[in-house]
Amino acid sequence: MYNTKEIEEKWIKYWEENQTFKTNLRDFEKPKYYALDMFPYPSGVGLHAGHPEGYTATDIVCRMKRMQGFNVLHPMGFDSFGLPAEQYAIKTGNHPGKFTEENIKTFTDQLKMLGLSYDWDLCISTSDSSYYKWTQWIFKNLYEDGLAKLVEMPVNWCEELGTVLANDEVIDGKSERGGFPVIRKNMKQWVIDIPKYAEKLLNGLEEIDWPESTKEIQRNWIGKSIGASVDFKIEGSSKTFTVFTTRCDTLFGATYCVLSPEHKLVDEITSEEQKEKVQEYKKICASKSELERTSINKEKTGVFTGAFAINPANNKSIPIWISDYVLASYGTGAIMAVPAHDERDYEFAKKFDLEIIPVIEQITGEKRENETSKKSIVAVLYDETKDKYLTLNWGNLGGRLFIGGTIEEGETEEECAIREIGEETGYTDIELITKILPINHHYYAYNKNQAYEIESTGFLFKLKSSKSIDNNLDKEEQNKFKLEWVDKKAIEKEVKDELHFTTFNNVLNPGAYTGNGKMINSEFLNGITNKQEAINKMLTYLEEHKIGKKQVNYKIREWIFARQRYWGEPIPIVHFEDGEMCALKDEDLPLVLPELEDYSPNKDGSSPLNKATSWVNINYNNRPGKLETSTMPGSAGSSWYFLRYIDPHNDKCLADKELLKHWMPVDLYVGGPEHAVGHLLYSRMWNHYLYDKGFVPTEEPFKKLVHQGMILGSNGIKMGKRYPEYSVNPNDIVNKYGADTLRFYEMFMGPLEADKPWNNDGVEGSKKFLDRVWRLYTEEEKISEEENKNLEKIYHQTVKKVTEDYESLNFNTAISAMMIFINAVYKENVFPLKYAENFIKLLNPIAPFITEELWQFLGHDKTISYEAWPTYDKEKIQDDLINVAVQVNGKLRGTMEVPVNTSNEELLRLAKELENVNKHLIDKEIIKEIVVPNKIVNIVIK
RNA sequence: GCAGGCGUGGCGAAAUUGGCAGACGCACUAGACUUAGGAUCUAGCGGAGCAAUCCAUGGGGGUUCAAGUCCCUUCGCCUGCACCA
Repeated sequence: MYNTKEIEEKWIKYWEENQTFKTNLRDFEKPKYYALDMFPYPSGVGLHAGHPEGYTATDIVCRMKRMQGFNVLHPMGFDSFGLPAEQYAIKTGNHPGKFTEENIKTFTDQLKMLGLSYDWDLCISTSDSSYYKWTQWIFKNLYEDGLAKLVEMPVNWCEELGTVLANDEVIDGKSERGGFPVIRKNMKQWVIDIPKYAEKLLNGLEEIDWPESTKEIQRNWIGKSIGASVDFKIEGSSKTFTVFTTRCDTLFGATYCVLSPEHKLVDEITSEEQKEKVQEYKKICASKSELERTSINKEKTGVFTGAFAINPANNKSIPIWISDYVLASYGTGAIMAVPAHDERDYEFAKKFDLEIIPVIEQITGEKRENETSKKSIVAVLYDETKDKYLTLNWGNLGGRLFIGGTIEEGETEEECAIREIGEETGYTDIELITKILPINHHYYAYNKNQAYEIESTGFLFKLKSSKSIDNNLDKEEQNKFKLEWVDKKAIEKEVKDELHFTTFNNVLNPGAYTGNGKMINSEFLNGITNKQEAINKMLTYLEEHKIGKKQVNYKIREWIFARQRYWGEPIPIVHFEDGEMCALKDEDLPLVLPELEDYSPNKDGSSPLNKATSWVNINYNNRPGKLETSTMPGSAGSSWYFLRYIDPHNDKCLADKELLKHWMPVDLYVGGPEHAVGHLLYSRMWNHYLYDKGFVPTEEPFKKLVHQGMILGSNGIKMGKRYPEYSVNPNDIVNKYGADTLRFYEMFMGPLEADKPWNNDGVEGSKKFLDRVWRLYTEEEKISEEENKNLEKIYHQTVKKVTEDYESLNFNTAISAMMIFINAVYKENVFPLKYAENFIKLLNPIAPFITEELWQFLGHDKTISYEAWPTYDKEKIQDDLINVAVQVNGKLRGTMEVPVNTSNEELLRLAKELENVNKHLIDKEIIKEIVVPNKIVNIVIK
C-alpha cells in the first residue's frame, strides 16, 4: 500500500542527521530512565529473528518514556570477544579483530534498519582496547584485593577446545559450545572468589524485581546450607579430619565416614593391605569424565581405607571409606555417614554391609498423657505365588491389621515376629525379607482404659510353603479375627490403623528415614521430637567439647577466570623469574593483545599468546619476567558493560562517578533466560564489588529484569541449523513488509516472556493493519477539526490501556486495544484531529517509521519522538450505561443495560423482569439473591 | 529424583479482587464491489441441536450463589539443578 522502503530509509537518515536519539547524559533536570538490552555477540550470520523481539520491547518503552518527558538512556554495544572470531582467525590467519569489526558493521546496519532508537555515540565493544583497559583495571583491583587468585585446583578441562571452562559453560559433562567431553584436571588457574560474595548475592535478590524463576536458579546455584562442622579423630593417629553436615543431630547414628577420593588424607591413612585397592579406585575416579561421574550415579562404589575414625559423640570406632559419591569440591570433601537417615548413606551401607543405627523414630498416632511404654512388632507375611498379603480381620474390634505382638522378656524383635506369626497364623515355613527402622507409635486402648507408647519394629516375611502347625493359641482368642489373604489394593483401602499402614508402606519401600521424629540411641538427645531443638543441643555439645561448630556452606564455587585462548582480554599480570608476580600499574593499561602469525592453540594446551615471545618477555620494574598468557573469559567484558555506556569515552576512570550516581541502576533489562547463572550472576558480583570499593552507587545493577521468550520456527521448534527451512531472517521480513511490520508482528505474537512459533500469515495480518491505518489517514478523509462524541469513550480507554500495557510490557494486548480503536474509527464519518494525532503517538513506539511519516502528513515538520504522550480522562472512560449479567443458579439467562451504580434493589427488580429470567423463576422458590453492583445478579432457586 | 513454569477453539492468544470464557488477530465460510483478486468491504465462525437448551479452559474430586482463576489429586509438556552431606 505504502512504500515501506522509501519511508524507512528516509527516517533512518533523518534520525541520524538530526541526532534525534542522542542522550544528553549530563542533563540531570529530567527524570532518568535507563533501558538496557543484552548486547549481542557479533557473529558472522547477523541478526536472527529472536533479536528484534527483546530489542523492540525496550525500544517501545524508551520511545514512550521520551514522550513522557524522561531523559532516556538506551545504548547498544557488542560482546565482541569470543570463539567464532578466533576460529575464523585460526582458519584464515587473519586477525580476529578485522573479522569482528566487519560483523559489528553488519549488526549495526541491521539494528538501524529495525528503527531502534539507540544513541550510537555510546556504542562500545568489549574487544576495543579503550574498553578492555577498564576490564583489566577491574581485574587488577580484584587481584590486589585478593579476590582474583592463581590457585591449583581441579578444573573443567576440555581437550577438544584446548581450554578450561567455567561451571556454567559445562552442560551434562560436555562443553556448552561444541558439546565436547569435559574432564576434571588439576591445574593452576586464575579464579575469582565469587563465594566470598555468596551471602551478598543471595540477600540482594530480595530487593530486585526479577522473574521468580531466575532468582530461584541463582539461589540454587549459590546453594546456601546451614549446618555444622564436626572434627573426627583418626584411631591410632594424631590426625583429624572435619566433615560438614546439616544433620548434626544424627551424629550418634554415624556408623562410618567417607572421604572423597581426592581428599588429602587418603594416602596418609590408608592401611598397607588396602593400599592397592585404594590406589586403583582413585585412578578410576580421576579418569572418569564429568559425564561419567554424574550419569553413572545409579550404583554406589567405594573402597575401605583400612583406617578407623572415632565418632566424637559416643567414642565408637567407625570405618573410613572413600567414594566418589562424596565430592571433593563441596564442604570439606568428607562426610559422616548416617545410613539410617540419609538415602545415599543407606544405599552405600546396604551395598557394603555397614552398620545401620537408627537415631530417629518416625512417629505415628498421637501422644497422650500417662503413656505406658512397650516394645512390639508388626509383621507382614507375603505369598509370592498369589501376590497377596496375610491380614487379620478383626471386624469391629480393629478392622484389618497385620500380625502384631508385644516383645517378651529376653526375646529379639525377629524372634518375636516369628513367634507371633506362628501363634496367630500357624505358618512356620517363612523367610525374613526386610526389617525396617522402628516406629514410635501412640494409641489408646479403650478396653483397658490405657494410653500406650510403643516402639514397633516392622518386618516383611515371605511364605515359603503353606506348611502350618496347629497353633497353641486358645480358641477364644482365635475366634476374634479371621485370617484373610488380600492384595495390595485392598490393603491400601482397608488397613486404617496408622502404625500398620505405615509399616506396610515402609517394608515395601525400605530406606533411610529422613523425616522428623523422636530421638533414640542418642544419650542426651533421647526423647527430643523437635529437629531444630536436637540440632541446637548437639551444636552446644560440639562447641563445649571443641569438636565442632555451627557452619554455613555454599555450593557456589570459584569462578574460573582464565582461558588458554587468544581472542580475549590479556590478564594484566607479570610473573617474575623468582616466582613472584604483580599486576600492571594503571598507567601501563591497557595491556594490548599482540598480533600473531598463527592463532592456533599450542599442542601442549598453553595459550597461543606464548608464541608472541617479544610480547611475553618483559622487564617490569627493572625485573625480568613474563606476562601472563591466559586471557579472560567471555563473561569478563560483559560483567560491567552497563556501567561503561554511562560514560563510554572516559579515559580517566571506568565511568564518571557523578554520572553513575545519576544513571544507575538500570531500570529495565531485557534478555534471554539462558544467562541466569552466567552473565547475570557475574555482573551482580562485579557490581557488588565495585560498590564495596565505592566506584558505583548501587549494590544491585539491574532493578527490573525481564526475559523475552524464544521465537520458534513455524514448526514450533527452535530455529537453527536443524530446520533451516523453518528459520526466519529478519532482513527478508524487513525487505518484504518493512521494519514496522516486523516490530509490530513480533510484539503482537503473544506475551513477551513466552516462546512463540513464527507464523507468516500473522506477519501478513500485521502488515494489513498498518496499511489500514495508513489508508485511514491518507485516503478516508475523515480527519477533521470537528468533534465526535461517539469516539470519546473508546479514545480515552485506548490511551489508558496502551499506556498501561506498554509500562507493564504487555504489548500484545496494547496492540489489540489499538485495533479495536481503529475498527471503531472506520465505522465513523468524523475522526477528530486530536484523536488522530494522539493515536499516531500511541502507535509510534511500536511502528516508528509509518507514524513519523503520518505525523508529517498531518502537517508537522519535526520528529514525533519528543511530542507529549497522550493522557486520558478517567471520567470519560466511565460508561453511563453498563451491561449487567443475570444468572439463575449460576447459569447465564440474560443481560441488561442499566445506568452505572444502579442500586441493588433496582438491579434485582429489573433482572426479574427479564423474560428469559422470569421463565426460569416461575413456580420456583427463591432461596438466595446475590447482587454485585455493576457486574452481575445471581438468583438461586430450588 | 528435586525445584520452577505451562496446559483455554483449527492456530497465535484474551480474561483486575473468583463474577457474561474465547477480546484482538490468523485461518476458514458466505456475500458485496470487480475483467480479475492472494486487494478492499460486510456478515458468520468452540462443540452438539431446528430450537429451547446442553456440553466445554489436560483428567478426577472439593470449596462457593458463582471457579480458567482458590484447594486436593492425577496426567502430559517445557526449563533449571542433579550424589550439595
